[in-house]
Amino acid sequence: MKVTQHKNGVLISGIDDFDLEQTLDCGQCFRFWLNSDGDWHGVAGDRPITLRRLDDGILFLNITVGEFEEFWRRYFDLDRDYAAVRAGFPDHPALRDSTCFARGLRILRQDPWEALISFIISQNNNVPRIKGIIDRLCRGFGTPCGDDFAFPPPSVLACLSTEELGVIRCGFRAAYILDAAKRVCSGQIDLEQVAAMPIEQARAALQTIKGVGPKVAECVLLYGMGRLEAFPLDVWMKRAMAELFPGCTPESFGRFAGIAQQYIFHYCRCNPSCLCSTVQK
DNA sequence: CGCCAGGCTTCTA
DNA sequence: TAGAAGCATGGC
Repeated sequence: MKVTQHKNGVLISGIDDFDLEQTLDCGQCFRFWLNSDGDWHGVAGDRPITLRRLDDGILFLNITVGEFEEFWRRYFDLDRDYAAVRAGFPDHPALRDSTCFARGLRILRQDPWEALISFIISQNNNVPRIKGIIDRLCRGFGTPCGDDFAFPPPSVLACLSTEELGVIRCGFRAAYILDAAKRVCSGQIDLEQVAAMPIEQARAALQTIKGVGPKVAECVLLYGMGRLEAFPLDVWMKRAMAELFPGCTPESFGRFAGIAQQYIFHYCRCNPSCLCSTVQK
């Protein structure tokens, strides 16, 4: 991969397996939107970014090479060889189909706190509404950064009442968000510490937060803590495992099972006909 | 309008 | 201790 200063940003070229739509619209993050001009714009933590697909690579608009190196290289997991990850997967027809379809997908390294709140909000919810709620959360309680708003820190949310938080219209999840904020703010839960725990211990620690069960905990580990062995099992993945991977377990996919999970999830969401229609939770 | 949403908590047998 | 109901809200 080559990183060069471009006249209006930073251009990365010679990178395989990096598709903006597949990466930013595959259900792992909720703060990126496709502009009418084809650019992707979003915020990670308190850093806004606009991304553009060019013939010779991906352009990160209006940032310096320093900012790219300091933050965005890691955020987009650009030092990982995804072809090598795929080569390490077990040979399975449905997994081949999934990786072939979603080859340009990368797992973002999001902020643990942002991932925690985002996936608490995601429960029993749909993606457009999740994005709307998170947008209102940031506009209402985050500090401005350029034309955007930062994700509000635990200290800010911990002070709110459920009534005050109600303006984001997150429904019954308000109490869960406040519980998470209070426990992180007080230091009762240290997310950096959780990220470093053995995975079973990390799962248990996250699930002490109200509104965090097995699925949300797994999402926080995978998308917010860089734990690529984490394997979220939502209704889609449960169906995919039952119908496409009978007899397989998350462990069947190896140490990068979480990446396999994301290929499969995105493939099934975009091609629902690959699963039979019987929905069971 | 009715069904459902990247689930979880609480209630019930 | 498993299984189902209830949960706020709004996208489709």
